[in-house]
Amino acid sequence: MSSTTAKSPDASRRSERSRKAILQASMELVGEVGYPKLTIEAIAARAGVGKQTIYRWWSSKAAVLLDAFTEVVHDENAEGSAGGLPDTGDIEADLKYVLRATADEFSDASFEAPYRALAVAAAADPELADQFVSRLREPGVRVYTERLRAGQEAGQIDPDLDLDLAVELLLGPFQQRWLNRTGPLTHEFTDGLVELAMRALAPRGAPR
Amino acid sequence: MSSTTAKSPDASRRSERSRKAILQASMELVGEVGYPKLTIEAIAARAGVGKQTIYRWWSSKAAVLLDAFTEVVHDENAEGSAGGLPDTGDIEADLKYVLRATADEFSDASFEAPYRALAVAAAADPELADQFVSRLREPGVRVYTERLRAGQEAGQIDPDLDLDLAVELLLGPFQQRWLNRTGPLTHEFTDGLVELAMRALAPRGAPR
Amino acid sequence: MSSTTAKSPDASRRSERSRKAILQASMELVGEVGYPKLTIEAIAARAGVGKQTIYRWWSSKAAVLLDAFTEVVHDENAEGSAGGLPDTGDIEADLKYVLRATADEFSDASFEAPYRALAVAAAADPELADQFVSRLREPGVRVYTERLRAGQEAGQIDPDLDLDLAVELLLGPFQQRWLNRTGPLTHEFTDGLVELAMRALAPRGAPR
Amino acid sequence: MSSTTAKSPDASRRSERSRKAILQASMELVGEVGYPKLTIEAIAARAGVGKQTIYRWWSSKAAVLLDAFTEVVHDENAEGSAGGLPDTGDIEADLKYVLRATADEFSDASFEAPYRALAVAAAADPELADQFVSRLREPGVRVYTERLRAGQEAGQIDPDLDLDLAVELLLGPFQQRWLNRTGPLTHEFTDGLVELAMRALAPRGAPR
DNA sequence: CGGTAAGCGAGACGGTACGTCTGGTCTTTGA
DNA sequence: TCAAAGACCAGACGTACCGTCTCGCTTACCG
Repeated sequence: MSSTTAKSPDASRRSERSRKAILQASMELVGEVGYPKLTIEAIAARAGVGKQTIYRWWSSKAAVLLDAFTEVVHDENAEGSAGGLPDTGDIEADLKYVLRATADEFSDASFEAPYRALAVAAAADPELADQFVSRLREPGVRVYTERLRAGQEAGQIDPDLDLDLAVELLLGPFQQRWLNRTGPLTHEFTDGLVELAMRALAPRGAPR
Repeated sequence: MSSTTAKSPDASRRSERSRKAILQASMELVGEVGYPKLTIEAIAARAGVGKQTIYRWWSSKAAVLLDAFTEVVHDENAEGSAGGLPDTGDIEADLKYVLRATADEFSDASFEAPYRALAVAAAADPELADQFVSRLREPGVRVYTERLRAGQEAGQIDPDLDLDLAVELLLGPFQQRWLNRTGPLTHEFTDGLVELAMRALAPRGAPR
Repeated sequence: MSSTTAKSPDASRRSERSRKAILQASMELVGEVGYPKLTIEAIAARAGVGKQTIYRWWSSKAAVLLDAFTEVVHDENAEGSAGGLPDTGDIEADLKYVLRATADEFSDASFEAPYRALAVAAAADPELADQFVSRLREPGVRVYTERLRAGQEAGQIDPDLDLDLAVELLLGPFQQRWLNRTGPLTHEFTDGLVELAMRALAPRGAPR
Repeated sequence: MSSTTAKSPDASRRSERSRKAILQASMELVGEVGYPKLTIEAIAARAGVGKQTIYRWWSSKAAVLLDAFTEVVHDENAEGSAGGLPDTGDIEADLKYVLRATADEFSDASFEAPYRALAVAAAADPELADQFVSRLREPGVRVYTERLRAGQEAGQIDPDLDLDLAVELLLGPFQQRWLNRTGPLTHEFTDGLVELAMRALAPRGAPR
């Protein structure tokens, strides 16, 4: 996988060994010291690599981390699952199930540290935000959009809805609570959120 | 207003002149160079103040900025408005009106730069997050909670709702879109958001 | 004893308690941390005194130390001895005796540290050098001049000699060796120095 | 010439350009502002060099200045003269000639300022004193020792003398007067000093 | 004998420099 | 011939002191 944040040199000569060492070192270090104290120098030292080798291929420590995280995510997804949301026919149950899983993932420190680091860096840096959204956030969001579309076809979701807005209604509160740490990401919370959101998403004539 | 992020020295001897100069310089500079390039040295230089005077009273540049921003917000609020949301009797209209105003505020660069800086810093630093939420976010959120409670009493909002969750449903998508820059904060967006959220908040038996 | 390095305030109101505490603290601290790391702040803290009280009465840390040292020297001299060199009639023996004693004094750390500090500061600062020479060095040198004058009258010293130069010949090598640490100040050294110098000071026709 | 005060990095990668700029800037600045007000920051700024480059290769501003001064002295010596004292056969005349020249040198401000700075720093710091004595003082002293040895062989100096002590007798008073500023370094003084010292150094049976 | 003006301990202030750390660039060297 | 190693310029970090200043408070003197 080639980096979309790369600068320009001849990628064919690139050392795969160095690339991997750098990505792995970034992930380790961000977990150990946190993003603000993560330095290019430390990454280079841990990876046994010259600083220039990092500057040659990435534009910032955020770009390194984004590549590192992307690689991990892809590896995990490749391992097995189809990636889409389950479709049992009961959309509310399906959403609850997946949002619970997402909450668990966001409570796992080894996932949380680098992901939060990237989310924060992206919030501060519009250029990085593009990358972050399109490579990490979009794929995660799309499956919700698709499940909702299936729900529309099954008559469980109002057919007139703007699905993007619908997904924002569902995930915005979740992300917000996580980013601001305004409360714990419990299953009670996610279930309640799904129930409340479904009241907005259900067809208007639906039984209540 | 005394800083809750202060360290410990004898506050009675504190120079008001210096305190104000520092807060003003912070606000100016964060607008000019952005939060990541904001330095204590530059604040001190701009304010005509020794660096130690900053370190004596604040623990980080984020703490300075938080005080600076808080002061601005309080000054503005003190200038006139009662601070609460309007209550015309039509809750959806009221919410649309205020969310439009909020969107406009968040589109104003002179407000956006320091506020985003703080939001980002708070997302990365739990200690700061406490301060940020309780001093800037809470007050803004509370007025929504209160308006919704009035709506409950007026029969426009489902009386069984958890109002905190209800406010999250309304503001989460807004904040998320702003932080991630996933889309523009237009009036169309805020109106649509209010309409959709109201479908979840309205009493179950309400006419649709 | 009033300080000749004082600035100008009304000395009659001066706190004797503070003055003594400052001088004592200086002497202690210069022994503990050395002259370059001796700070006014530390002296004030140790003495339980405001910094301004030091700045009010002294112009520099060297001036403080000079007063402190002068006071110690005077106290010791006042304790007993007449202060002059012994005169047994044998000038070479007398000089050897006194130079041995001087060597011992300069080998005593509690004397050496502050005295060297002053000598060094004086070498760098002409203004202080005046004070240092006239208050500490001159008195010590004068006794040699007088003993040599007595030797002239007794016919043991060449009557045509410039006595100031003669004393420089005797003490210069001693001071030089001490300041530069080019060798130890042993009794062998001082005895040899006296013997050699006496060859220059003796009357030309003297038996050899 | 490699610095004996260096710390430890790989000297082969050292920038000669930076090294020279630093030494030159030190010499200029010590003349302009004096040793106590000489700062590493100012040296770095004048030399167009990062501070770290100074800290990497020297342990203190005194070490920098010592290297700078050593280099100047070596350059001058390399320019021409054999470096030894003249030997006209008349040792007293030779000594007078050289001591006059030395006095003139010590009266030259551009030489005096840095040399005094080093002498003072060395007097305060034993570690630096070693360097100072062995690199600047020793070479200057040795030529006197050698000229006196020649004088011994020529029968003008007492063959039983300890030559090191003899040189101290000659130069100690000179150095002392210079360091303490107890008098001007005139030719009258140096001539008188040589004459007096020679009375001690001449063979005992010599005609007087 | 009570007011007033100094010296006092305390410590905040505007500054300068410290020595360290990291960012990003440039240069040398070994595989 | 490229990448590791790391020296380089630059400049912010947070700390230590500088010398000045302002606070209340004692503590003398003087009207």
